[in-house]
Amino acid sequence: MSRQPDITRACILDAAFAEIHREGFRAASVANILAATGLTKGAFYHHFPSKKALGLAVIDERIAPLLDDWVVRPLDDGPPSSLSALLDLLERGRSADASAINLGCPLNNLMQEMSALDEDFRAHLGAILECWLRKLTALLLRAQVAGEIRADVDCEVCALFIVAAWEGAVSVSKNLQSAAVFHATMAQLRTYVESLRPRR
Amino acid sequence: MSRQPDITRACILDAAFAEIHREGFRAASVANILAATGLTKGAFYHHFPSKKALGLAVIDERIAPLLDDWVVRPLDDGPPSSLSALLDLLERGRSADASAINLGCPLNNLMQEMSALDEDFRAHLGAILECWLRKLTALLLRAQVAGEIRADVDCEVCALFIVAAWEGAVSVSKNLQSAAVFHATMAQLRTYVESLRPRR
DNA sequence: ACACATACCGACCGATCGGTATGTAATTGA
DNA sequence: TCAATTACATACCGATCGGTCGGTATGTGT
Repeated sequence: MSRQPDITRACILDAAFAEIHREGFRAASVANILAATGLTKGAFYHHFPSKKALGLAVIDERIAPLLDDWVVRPLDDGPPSSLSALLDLLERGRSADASAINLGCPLNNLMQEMSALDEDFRAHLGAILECWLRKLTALLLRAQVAGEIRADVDCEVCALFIVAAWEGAVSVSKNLQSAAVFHATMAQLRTYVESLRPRR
Repeated sequence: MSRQPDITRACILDAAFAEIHREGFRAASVANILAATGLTKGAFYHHFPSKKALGLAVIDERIAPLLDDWVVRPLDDGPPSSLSALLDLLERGRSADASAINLGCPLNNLMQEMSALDEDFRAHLGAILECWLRKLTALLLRAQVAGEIRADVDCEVCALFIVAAWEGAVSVSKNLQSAAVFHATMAQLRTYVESLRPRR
C-alpha cells in the first residue's frame, strides 16, 4: 500500500458519492465514508478542507460526469434525426436499474435536499441542470428547423417540461417503489414528445 | 397559560411541520421544535413516543389535510366539466407562493428523503399519493365517458404522468429558484392535458 | 546524506442528537 | 376533600456529529 494521493482522493470521492446517494448529504457521515475506504480523519482533512467541500467535489467530479455519459454525449453523437435521438434517450432512460429507482437520481436528490439550504450547492447543481436544459433546447430547435416538430412549439419551455417530468417520474416511482410506474411515466413522456410532431 | 393538552399537541405538530418543511425530517431537531413552542422534552415525550411517531403524525394530520384542501375537494365540488375542473386545478397550482417554490412541496420533500429509508414513512406518504392518483384517474375516466378526452387514452397512466410532471415542476423550479420556471412548466402541463381532447 | 514538504494516522474536542428518569404542579373522579 | 392520574419541567445519558491537532511515516529536491 504505497502512497498515491490522487488515488486516495478518488477513493474518498467514490465512497462519498455512494454514501451521499444513499443517505443524502447532511445525513452522510464522514466517519462512515472513511470506514468504507479504510482511511482516517487525517487523510480526509488533508485532501478536503471540509465536508461541504467534499460535497461540492462529488457534484463536480462524480455527478456531472454521470450526466455527460447519460445525456450530453448520446445527444451529441446520436442519430441524425434530432427527435429520434431524444426518443432514444427517453427509451434508454426507461431501462434504469432497480437501484436507480430505489435511491433516485443523485442530481435530483441533492437538488431537493440542498437547493434551499445552501447557495453554493444550488449553484453547482444548477449548472448541471442548466447544461442539460441547454442541450435539450438546442436539440429541439434543430428538430424544429428540420420540420420534425411544429413551428408553434416553445422549445425552451418544452425542454424544461421534459426535464421536470423526467425528474418527477423518478421521484414518484421512488415513493411507490415501482419500476413499472417509472416505465409507464416515461412512456407517457414519449407520447408527449411525439405530440410535438406536425399534424399530418 | 392553563393546561390544554390537545392544544399543546397541535402546537407541537404545527412547529414540527414547519421545521420538517424547512429542514427535512432527519435534520429536524426535536429541541428546535420545542424551542419554537416554548415547551420542553417532558411535554413532547408525553404526547409522542418518539421522533418518528411525530413525523408520521405530521404526515397524517398536517400534510394529508393539505392535499385535501388543494386537490381532493376542488375536484369533488368543481365545475361540471371534468376536464375544466382539472385545468382549473392546474391553473390554481400556478399561483403557488414564493415560499412553496423555495421550500418545495412538503409531500414531495418527505417522499424524496424518507421513502427509501423507512417503510412506515413510505407507506403513509404513499397513501396520500395514491389518494391523489385515484381522484385524478376517476376524474379522467369521467371526462373520457363524457367525450372530453379521447377513448384511446389510458387514464391511470395519464394521471400518473400528471402527478409526476407536477412534482417535477416543483423540484426543478426549486433548484432554479424561479417562480417563472414553475409557471412555464405548469402551463406546459396544461397544454399536455389539452392534447388529450378528441381531434376535431 | 540530509532537510523538508507531503501524506496519513489516531486521539481528542465541544456541540448536538434522540431519548430517559425523576420530580412537581394542575386536573379530575369518587 | 383527597388520592390518582394527567400534563408538563428539568437534569442528565450515551452516541455521534464535524473538525482539530500533534505525531509519524514516506517520498523528493539538493
